[in-house]
Amino acid sequence: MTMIADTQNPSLAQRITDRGLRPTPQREVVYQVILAKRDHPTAEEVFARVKILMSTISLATVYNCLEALVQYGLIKQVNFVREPTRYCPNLHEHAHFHDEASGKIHDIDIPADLMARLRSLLPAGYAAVSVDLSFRGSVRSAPAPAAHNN
Amino acid sequence: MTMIADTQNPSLAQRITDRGLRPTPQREVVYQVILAKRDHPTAEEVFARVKILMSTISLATVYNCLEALVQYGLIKQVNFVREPTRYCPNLHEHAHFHDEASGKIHDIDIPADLMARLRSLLPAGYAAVSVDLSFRGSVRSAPAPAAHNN
DNA sequence: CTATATGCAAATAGTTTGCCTGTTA
DNA sequence: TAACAGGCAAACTATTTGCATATAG
Repeated sequence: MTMIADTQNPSLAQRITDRGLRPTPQREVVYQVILAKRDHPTAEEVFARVKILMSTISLATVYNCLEALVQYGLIKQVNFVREPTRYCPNLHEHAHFHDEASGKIHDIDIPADLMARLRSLLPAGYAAVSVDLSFRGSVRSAPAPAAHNN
Repeated sequence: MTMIADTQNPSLAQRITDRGLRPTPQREVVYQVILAKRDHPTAEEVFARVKILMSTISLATVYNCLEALVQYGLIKQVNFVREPTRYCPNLHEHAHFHDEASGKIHDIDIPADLMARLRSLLPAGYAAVSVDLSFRGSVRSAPAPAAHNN
């Protein structure tokens, strides 16, 4: 049984195993396409990219793989109001900027001390498993005239 | 046609008008139920509460009203990964804590200077219309601090 | 009056589930 | 070989839309 997935970088399977998740060709290829591009694809986009490498994979399996990878800390999920869930290979604590004009998502680095300060705002007894910080707005590529937003 | 909504606090219609939104009995009653409880209901929950006051209202209208109220800055919307959109009467800039055990959402106050510092982390040219900060985790049931629940 | 909102039902998007087969450790 | 993952289609949930009627300014 020779599958394309079998020819992948073995470190992917290793990283999956290291996290305690059973490696399957489907999980490896889903993980691979998410790592390959440093963007924030939706499940459908992951499915499209994965199908090129493994034409037999189903969308439901992509969803299952994504969920497993998220659950075992190999990728993160991001979501924005009225947008499908997106997946992110960047495990480093960071924020997201959602550019409404282009639909693109940009990673924003947040200094660790500031993240710590955010967590410190929680009342006693509140234990945060995760902090989600996202911005929504627009990016202007060049110096623009005075703001005229409403 | 006499409707319960007609007997509402006229300031609701006034506040809607003040924002430049046409006041309708449906919008008023949706706005009313969101203000009545300082929690974070989903559209379905709003629908259930509104139906008590106006049995003829439809779910689609509730969605339309919620969208209009959000768009005109009368309420805010919050969302969490794989959760339906929730609506929030608290217009003050604040964060949310999603308690995974209870499903409840608690408002967390964030000092204005910290919010400003978060915005200042954006690269030049990035204009944030909104900042969304949310925590996910658990709350140890101890003497409850002053935070809004659900 | 005229633009816009409502109500209903049907459509859609995103995601999950059931069931049976295949694969992994 | 026992537990778990995949494939497919159907189910499901949240939300949006089309269209005829009603209503607000």
